Amino acid sequence: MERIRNHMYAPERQQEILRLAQESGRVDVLSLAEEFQVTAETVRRDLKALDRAGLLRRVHGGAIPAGRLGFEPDLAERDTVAADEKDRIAATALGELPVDGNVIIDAGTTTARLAASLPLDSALTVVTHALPVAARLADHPGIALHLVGGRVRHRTRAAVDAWALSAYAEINADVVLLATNGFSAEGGLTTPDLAEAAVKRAMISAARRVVLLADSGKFGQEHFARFGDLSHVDLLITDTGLSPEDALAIESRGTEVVRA
Amino acid sequence: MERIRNHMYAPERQQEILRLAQESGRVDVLSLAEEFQVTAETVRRDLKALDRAGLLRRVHGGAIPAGRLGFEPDLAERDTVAADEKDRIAATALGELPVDGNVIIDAGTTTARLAASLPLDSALTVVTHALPVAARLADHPGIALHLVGGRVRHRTRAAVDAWALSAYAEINADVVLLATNGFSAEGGLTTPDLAEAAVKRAMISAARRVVLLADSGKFGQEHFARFGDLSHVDLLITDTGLSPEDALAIESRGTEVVRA
DNA sequence: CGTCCTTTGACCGAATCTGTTTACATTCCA
DNA sequence: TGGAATGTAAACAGATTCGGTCAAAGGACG
Repeated sequence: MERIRNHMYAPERQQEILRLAQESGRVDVLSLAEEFQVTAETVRRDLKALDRAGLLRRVHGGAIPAGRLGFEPDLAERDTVAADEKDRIAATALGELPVDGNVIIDAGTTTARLAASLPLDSALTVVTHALPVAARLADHPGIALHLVGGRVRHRTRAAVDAWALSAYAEINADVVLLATNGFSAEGGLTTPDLAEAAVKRAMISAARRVVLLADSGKFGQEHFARFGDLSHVDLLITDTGLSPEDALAIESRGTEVVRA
Repeated sequence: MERIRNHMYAPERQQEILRLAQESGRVDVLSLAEEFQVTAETVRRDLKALDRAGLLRRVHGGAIPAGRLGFEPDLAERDTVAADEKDRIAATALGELPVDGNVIIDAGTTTARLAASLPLDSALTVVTHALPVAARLADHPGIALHLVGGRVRHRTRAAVDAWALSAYAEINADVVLLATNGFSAEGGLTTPDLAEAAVKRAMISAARRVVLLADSGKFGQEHFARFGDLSHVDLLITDTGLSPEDALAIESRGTEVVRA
């Protein structure tokens, strides 16, 4: 880690604290004071300001990122699984976006990363039912964001059910960036939740081109709810963990495969 | 002061300051004054101009290139205005929530703070079109969150337009926690944006009881779009900055007033 | 040449930031 | 139960910085 400067402006320090918090899931007052060479009081003031701005949540001894509280290790944990692969997949998927069109973005850690890394000069219309994706794009100046409503599932922070289904039924998008929990040639595309599966089906129907983002760890997995087949997918972006043979097998069925 | 060989005009100097800031990520007043052989006051004027133009973000002691700070200045900044009053208003509003019913929560810094301070043992059904509110409630274990979709306005991070209107038209809630940019006996309830005003009207229609959360700084203000009258409001929660006379005048028209 | 106007410097009270101190709440252990 | 240990909150102090006003300097222009 880079050694700290002898002096940082308060907003810089707060920004860095926020980054650390989101990265590690938790920060504590004393470590931050040591890290930035300021007193604990100053750190507390920073945390208070960030808390007031709604970006962090203050807890005894430190703070945790707003959104996730202690009782949901899922999201924080999953976000570190195959992180490199997901970053490469997200970067590759950026190239599949139209320069000036409509994109539907599914819920998922990979798609959330992609949303966060959209270049500032992008000019897209984005539709999503995923809160983490929406939160990252809401202040992106070039993007027209349309939020799909519905009942919000705690686990994935994505909207499902009637409102979501009817919203997707109303639109036609150039491309959908889809995520899945499992995929295979025989098992198709599967996810643990029926309601989410229904939304994914609606997304597929609403887009002319279907791009699936899935790291190789998902290959061969089958979950409870099936929402489609690989034949519905125009392009699969995965990582090199998928063997060339498996990739070929998939491509022989008409789905283009990119191993990032 | 003796003439310096390379005298610069103000626009040139500002251009150079901007370049330096973008190059090194930060500039400070004193160094710039030294660098350009002018007084710190002049540098401050330059930074002020650049800040107003949106090219730089002014901080205590210097400036940072715009965009380098991830979080929206709007949100962080506005949130410090009348922060104490808003905290008290939010705390008071907590007492107005049903123990086990349906609540609509409007967009706004006060309502966002209320959402963040909902006790963990709450068991409510919450409907909102505000991303900041949704983000705070998405992982609250006791709350069933329903997201209202629509086009997302950058400034407020709230959904508006057709999807939002039709969603609110479908529901009946026990109470709506409403926010506003301006309120007065004659001017009614006003906000700068027509689309947001339409959503607010829909929210009012969808709830049996209307609770307005507004700090006293909003009193007497009138903005472009009017979305209702104080007569639509069952309860106004504000702070002690509202004079008792004004409070009485409002109460005489049938709206209960609480000055937190 | 005089006048207007912009830019800059200088001054001073107000505001901000940070550190220090003190008081207080909570947890944990003897 | 008492009392460290830890973390928090509030009040104060010192230093720095900010913002507004006023006046001087230097061009632009009739």
